[in-house]
Amino acid sequence: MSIPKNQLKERFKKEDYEVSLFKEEGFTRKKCPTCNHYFWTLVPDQEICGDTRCAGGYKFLDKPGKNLNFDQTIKSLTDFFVKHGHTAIKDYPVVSRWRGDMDFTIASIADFQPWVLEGIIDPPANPLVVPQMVIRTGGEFSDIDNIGKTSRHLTSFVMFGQHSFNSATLTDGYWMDRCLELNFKYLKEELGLKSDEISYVEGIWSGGGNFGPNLEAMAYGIEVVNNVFIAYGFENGNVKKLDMQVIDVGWGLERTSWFSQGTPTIYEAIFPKAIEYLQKENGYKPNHDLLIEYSKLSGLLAVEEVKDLGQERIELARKLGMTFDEMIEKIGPQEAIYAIADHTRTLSMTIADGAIPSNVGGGYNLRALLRRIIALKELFNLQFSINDIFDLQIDHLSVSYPRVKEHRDDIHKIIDIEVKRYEETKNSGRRLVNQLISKKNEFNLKTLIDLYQNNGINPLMIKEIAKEKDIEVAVPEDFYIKMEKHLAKQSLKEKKIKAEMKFELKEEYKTYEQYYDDVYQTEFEAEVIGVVNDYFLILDKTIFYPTGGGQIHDIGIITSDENKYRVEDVLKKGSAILHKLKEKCFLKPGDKVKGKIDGKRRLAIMRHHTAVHVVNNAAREVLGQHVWQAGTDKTKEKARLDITHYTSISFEELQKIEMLANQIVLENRSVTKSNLDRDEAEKNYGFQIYQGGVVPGKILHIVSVTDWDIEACGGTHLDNTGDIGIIIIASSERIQDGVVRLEILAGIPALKYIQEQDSLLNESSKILSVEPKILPKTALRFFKEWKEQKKTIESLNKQIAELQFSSSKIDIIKIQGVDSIIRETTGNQKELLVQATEAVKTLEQGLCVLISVFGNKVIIVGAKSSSLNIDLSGIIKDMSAVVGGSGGGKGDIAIGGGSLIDKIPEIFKDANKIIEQRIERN
RNA sequence: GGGCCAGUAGAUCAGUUGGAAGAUCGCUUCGCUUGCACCGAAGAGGCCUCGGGUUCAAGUCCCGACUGGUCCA
Repeated sequence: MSIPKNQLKERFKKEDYEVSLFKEEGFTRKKCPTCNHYFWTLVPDQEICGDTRCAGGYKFLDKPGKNLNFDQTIKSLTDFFVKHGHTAIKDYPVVSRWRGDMDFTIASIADFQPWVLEGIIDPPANPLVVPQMVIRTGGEFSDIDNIGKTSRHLTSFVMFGQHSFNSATLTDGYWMDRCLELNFKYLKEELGLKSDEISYVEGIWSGGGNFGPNLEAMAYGIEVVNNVFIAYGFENGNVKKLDMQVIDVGWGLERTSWFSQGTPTIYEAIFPKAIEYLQKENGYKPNHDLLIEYSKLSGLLAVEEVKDLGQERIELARKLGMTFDEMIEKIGPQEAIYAIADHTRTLSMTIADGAIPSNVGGGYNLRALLRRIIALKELFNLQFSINDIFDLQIDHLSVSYPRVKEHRDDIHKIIDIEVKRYEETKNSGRRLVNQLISKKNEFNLKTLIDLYQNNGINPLMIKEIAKEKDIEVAVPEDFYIKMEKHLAKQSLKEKKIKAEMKFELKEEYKTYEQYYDDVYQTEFEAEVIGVVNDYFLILDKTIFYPTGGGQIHDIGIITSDENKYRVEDVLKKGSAILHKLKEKCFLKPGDKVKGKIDGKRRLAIMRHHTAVHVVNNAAREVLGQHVWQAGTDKTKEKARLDITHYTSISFEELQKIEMLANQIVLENRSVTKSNLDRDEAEKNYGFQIYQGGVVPGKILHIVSVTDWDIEACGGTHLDNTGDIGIIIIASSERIQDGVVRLEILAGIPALKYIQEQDSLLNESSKILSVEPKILPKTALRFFKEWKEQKKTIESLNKQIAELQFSSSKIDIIKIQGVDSIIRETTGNQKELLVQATEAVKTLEQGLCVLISVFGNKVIIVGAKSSSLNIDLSGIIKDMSAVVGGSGGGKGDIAIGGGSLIDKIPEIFKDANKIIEQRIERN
């Protein structure tokens, strides 16, 4: 549901924005003549709102204020808001595993979506602040290509979230008055602005189907921060006030820091060391005044409206009094340095939180970032060490985000592999382009698109490679646009319709999750509290586990005095657990029932589930700390565990993981299950507990394998690892770049698997009459012998053919004066060919037709002297027809055949006639 | 999540309408030469990724799997 902003705008009037601060301080409301927005100011004769373009650009450059660097800014904001009643919570990982709809955390409010905003669980504190690092690698506002050129855009930045939650039950928060009061106070006291330097611009914020008013704080030609008040949503097309009203102030931390320092661009303000390093390595120092001028102008670039900055930047160069090429020569390297610093920081942060560059999902954006680093390095011939620049950024980030440095080795390793992979892609691209050139292919649009789409070689690379060979390749200016059009024509997308059971529970039911009390319990008694849609039974408590957390539901039976129902599915809906029955349910609320689950099945599922936890950490131990769980599936028969890893797993690694996992089984470690407050759990164990995704609820069910693995997990688990019995990792498969799927078997299925493998060995050994131990050796010997014999047969066959047809015994008949050899022989198609050609060699001029039975089929092969001008192909075709087949050939050779073996004599009978006909026709 | 491309000798790749598996480099041996991609001759080296199907016949066409690459949301 989205309604155009200008329609929403009419809903908000002056009184909706006039907070107490404005009244108390005496702000007046004005309308900006350039952008038509209303704004509030303390300066009586202020005309314009103060937004960058209305103000004619940034006015704070070279005007240092409080000079807060990156870390100082975090501290300044945190201290201020904590002093004023906020709780500072730990930031969430930038890889948003708790949300299926996005790969990265893109805003501080995302930490609380969906459960907190939907009122399902309480926020960890209220009001609160969180220094949330967010990732913006795509989207219309931050094209990766523009990073470094606009002086203010970043692919990752800290959105310092200031949030207050208001609902019927959440009453500790505040609303607009207090928010603006604090905002004004911070800008004055901590950033050192004077009252009359600040103005507030009215606006409408909308997103995700919700909307509300917002007030942007402007000073010195820049929007310092936006105060957003999410208050409304839609219901059946009508606007309604949300049950949960949220203040969403995302302080752009880097921007605040930049503002306080007045450096030419945001980049110098936040990672000066990285920039200094890159400049020093290249002996490069841009002209400061030029940079300031450039930055002021680039602040006016209409990035939000124009996707392609090309034209805009040509104009920018003109304003700087130079040509575009001159500008690139003077400032290009600096833009590249900015971008490289930005990209390395983003990569460090995301990899530290468990992301891996890949060809799908968010991983692709990371790959694009890394490739851009390398491309920029080459384009401007920059000298620096990839390792060193990453180390600098890791150190820098680790001051406020210490977890980054713990992953230093992972980051280096993953980047290293990615760089090598890119080199390989470029090399193969180079080969391909050179090949096309030597074949004199022309580089039309389709070729360019194919090369880019299939081989990752962009048109610029093609152009460069071609240039080395003195060949000009014309690349259309709007290549990417043309490509999109080309692709749009091809793909008519089919959207999958997912069949989902959709019904709303009219009443609130609450089922007690008795399955946690004793996971080995298989029988229970309960009371009916509801029946929905005839087949869905709800009890006051149950030991039937509902599908969730990758664990499949239980099955079993539920009996009352009169009836017996089979439970075929169990699902959770809110706080109710629904038993889907196979039979129509006649139970009524208040009825007492007895339930019994399939205990063996449950035990098998639990073995697999606990095994997954054990293997998960074993994989981390063997492969590295970058390994995260990326999805699981646990059934009675087997378990699937998807883990993040940058390459496929070798057999040896797999065995190591398996061995380690089984050691944990043999040690019979206890598995403890406890309910912990979310805050406490996160504080004690970190976000590691969200391996399987963030679990909703204020209270988390924490499953801990002693000294091994701790996860928030809703599943049912064994009491100790010994009960798993045995773990087998049956296979591993790289389901996509960066994700490997392990198939895990535990308990009986594992034993069955071993027995099956054993049977295979046994069977194979029997065939070769050897012990299983020497099976590989024997197989190798047989394979070698087979190859040798194949060759021997080939050469022998040739000799036989020579011998056979060099002897005088061959019957040569003359048909229409043509020497012909027609006979039955043995051999396969290839062997016959050799024989036939050898036979023809014995004739001065003639033909030979050989017939053989091979593998239940008739093979007919013909050969002729090249000087003989007859339709051999036709002869073979006709002969083949006799045995119910067909044939043909080219040159002096023809092949055919059929399946009617008993018709062979007829071929001999008809041979003369067939050949005569073909000669005549010639 | 949705596409696209590729898999043939140790390496890089050809392989026409389905009809006898090739080139270059590398390797082995011999000759010439003893110096930085030298030249000449001969030779070895292939489960054409795997499994089905169509066909008289499949590296080639169809379906499926596996492996790798790549683009876009």
